[in-house]
Amino acid sequence: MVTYDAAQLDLTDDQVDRIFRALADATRRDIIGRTLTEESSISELAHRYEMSFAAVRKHITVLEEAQLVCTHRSGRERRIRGNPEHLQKAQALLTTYERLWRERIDRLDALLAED
Amino acid sequence: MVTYDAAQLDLTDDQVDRIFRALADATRRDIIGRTLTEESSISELAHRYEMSFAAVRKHITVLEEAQLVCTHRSGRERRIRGNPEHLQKAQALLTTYERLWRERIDRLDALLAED
DNA sequence: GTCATATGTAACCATGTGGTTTTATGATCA
DNA sequence: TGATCATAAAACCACATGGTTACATATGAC
Repeated sequence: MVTYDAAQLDLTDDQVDRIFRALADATRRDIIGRTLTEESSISELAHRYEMSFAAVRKHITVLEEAQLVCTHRSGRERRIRGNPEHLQKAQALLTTYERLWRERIDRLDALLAED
Repeated sequence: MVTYDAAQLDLTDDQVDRIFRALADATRRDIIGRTLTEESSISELAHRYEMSFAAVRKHITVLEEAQLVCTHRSGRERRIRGNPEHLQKAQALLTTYERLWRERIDRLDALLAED
């Protein structure tokens, strides 16, 4: 595929899939928001949500694979931190659509101007 | 949930889930791109992809439910058209994260300035 | 060393997803 | 009217997802 999307951003379709997939869950979006403003451990995060540690761990794995968060172990903890770069790539993708849309408007305007 | 997200955009978590979920598939992103620049029928779209009409129809249903495209019947066809408004909402959500991130930077800067 | 805490990981389960094929319905055109 | 084309909708399938519980392993505190 790679027609309207990732071309400009050196992201494969697969990577783009993973990014949007990861964003498609409220808990994961919340984790992104929190770790973007403040680094956090898994269990700190797990306390905030009504689900098991294991469930939160899985969400973090999904976010890691989408590169929307970075993690590193520090002692017995794993610290999680939001990764703004990859978020900006997602944003840039949506901007691509906006550009397409504007081009369409411009073409319609041009057509109208001809008459 | 609705903490870091939808609050500003009168979208429920569920709606946001649907939007990002719908964006998490290359075929669907391609359909958005095409129908944003040019209205199209389902079978016109189906010719472009190596999958059945039924599969494409399902993708369009997903996009409709996320309100990323609008559809209307015209004779025996169903015309599909990209919906830029909802795409912009998705974009606005990502902008929210950027704002959070910038606030964090500002806070860190402030801390450094204190010392 | 012992114990508590944080994490990792596996097995399991219900449900959702992305595809298929098949069959039915509806609209257009000759 | 009949043939054809666009769509709709259902049944089915393999696999992914989002959760669980249970158990193993690491690390820090004492």
